[in-house]
Amino acid sequence: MIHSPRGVEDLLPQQTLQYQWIEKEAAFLFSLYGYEPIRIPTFERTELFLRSLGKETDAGKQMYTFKDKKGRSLSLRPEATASVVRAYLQHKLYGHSGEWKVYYMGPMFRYERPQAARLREFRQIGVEAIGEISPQLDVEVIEIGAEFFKKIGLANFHIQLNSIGCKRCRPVYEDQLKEYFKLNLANLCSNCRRRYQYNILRVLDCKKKECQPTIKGAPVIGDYLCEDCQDHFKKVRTGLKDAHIEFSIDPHLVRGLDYYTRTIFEIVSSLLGPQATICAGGRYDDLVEELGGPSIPAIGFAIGVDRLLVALKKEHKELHPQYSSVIHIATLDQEGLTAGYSLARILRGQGIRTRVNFSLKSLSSQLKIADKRRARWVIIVGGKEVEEGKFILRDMESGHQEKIGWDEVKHLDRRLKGNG
RNA sequence: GUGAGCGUAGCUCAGCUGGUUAGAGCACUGGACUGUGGCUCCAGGGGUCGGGGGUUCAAAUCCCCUCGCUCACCCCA
Repeated sequence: MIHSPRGVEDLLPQQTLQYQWIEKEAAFLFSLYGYEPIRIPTFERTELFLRSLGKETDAGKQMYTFKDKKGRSLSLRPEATASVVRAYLQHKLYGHSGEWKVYYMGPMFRYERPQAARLREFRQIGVEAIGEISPQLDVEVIEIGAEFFKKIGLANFHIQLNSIGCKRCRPVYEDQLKEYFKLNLANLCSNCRRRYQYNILRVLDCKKKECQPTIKGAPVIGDYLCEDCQDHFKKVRTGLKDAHIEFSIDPHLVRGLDYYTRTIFEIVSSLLGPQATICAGGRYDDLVEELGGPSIPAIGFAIGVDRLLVALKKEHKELHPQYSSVIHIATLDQEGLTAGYSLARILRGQGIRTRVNFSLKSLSSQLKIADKRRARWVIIVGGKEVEEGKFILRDMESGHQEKIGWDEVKHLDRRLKGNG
């Protein structure tokens, strides 16, 4: 037997219905804020991701990269932001006035060792807003995230916020950090000593106990933000307060990718353990320019749908109601099957979910099947009923049954309304 | 990339100090009920014990390799 590749899974009908439900809610909510749907390619030139993610990270190593027949290097998308920006530039959308707001949903790919709530193919839903610097937009984006989780019914989530400055003030802070940690290098774990070399900010994010005292004493980014960044951050905070959105400032919240600036935020579920982040986002005011476009600010976030569903299950949330056919047609012989199928057509024409039993098994077992599939009604059709032109309609809840003719079948939707 | 635990029926698992035909519960199929579900009872089907190699008179059980799953580290978009 051929098994699916590692870290890649099938979403069986019950699960797929859950994803569809989440996607539908997201699309509706995002549209209320003026975001429009976009679909971007599943793979891109590898260079696009390498340039956007930053060379210092080992993100490149965690991509599914392959050569096409002409020898070009392509990669399955590990995230969507780079593609959205690329599309924005490719279609020269900056020529239009006003910001460009889009949302996307779909699978992403990362070559990592799978573990709890982390797969090689996983699904994200995200928004990107390109072309506006106003802090009020930051508020809007964060608000959308919070509203979404609320709407989905997630009880246990928390917003963490920070500003990591811009290309003018962040280097100053990083220098200060380097100087500080240089003196305390011996007190850091081996990992942090490594991180010290290639991504100093991530040291702040370390969870090891041994590092905590040193991290606590480290300079805080807030003290080094330039005037513009400080002002921006302040407006975001007051905007969130005005909107009654709860959040906490985490001065140690950082990003592994190079392209983030100023506002960054995460939404975490405390029930998830090591993979607690269900939404991550922030500003990326320099990325458009870095990818070869004009200097245009932007912001966005991505939600990890698989993780969200895990969190919902941990909260014992009742997920999307299970689909089942409303009417099950039990057919007792060949005449019954032929007639039963015609009945099904009429019912489906009325928008009633109908399933016909093809197997001609005993009525007893067909009822059993109908019961298992949670059909509310069963129509029983055999040669006798065909001859008579009347069929048995059985209510599976009460056990009550009656005979109905073709005319009644044609209007069955009215009878079942609010009853099935 | 590193480390740990686990692979026995469709599912959850027992059996594992080597010893006849490898078990249970649930699920499935059929019957009691010859054309009426859920409950009950009865019967039945279903397993290369993940795969390969080794030790042995004898391996699900012990050893090695391999594949897979799970979790943690790493990384985190």
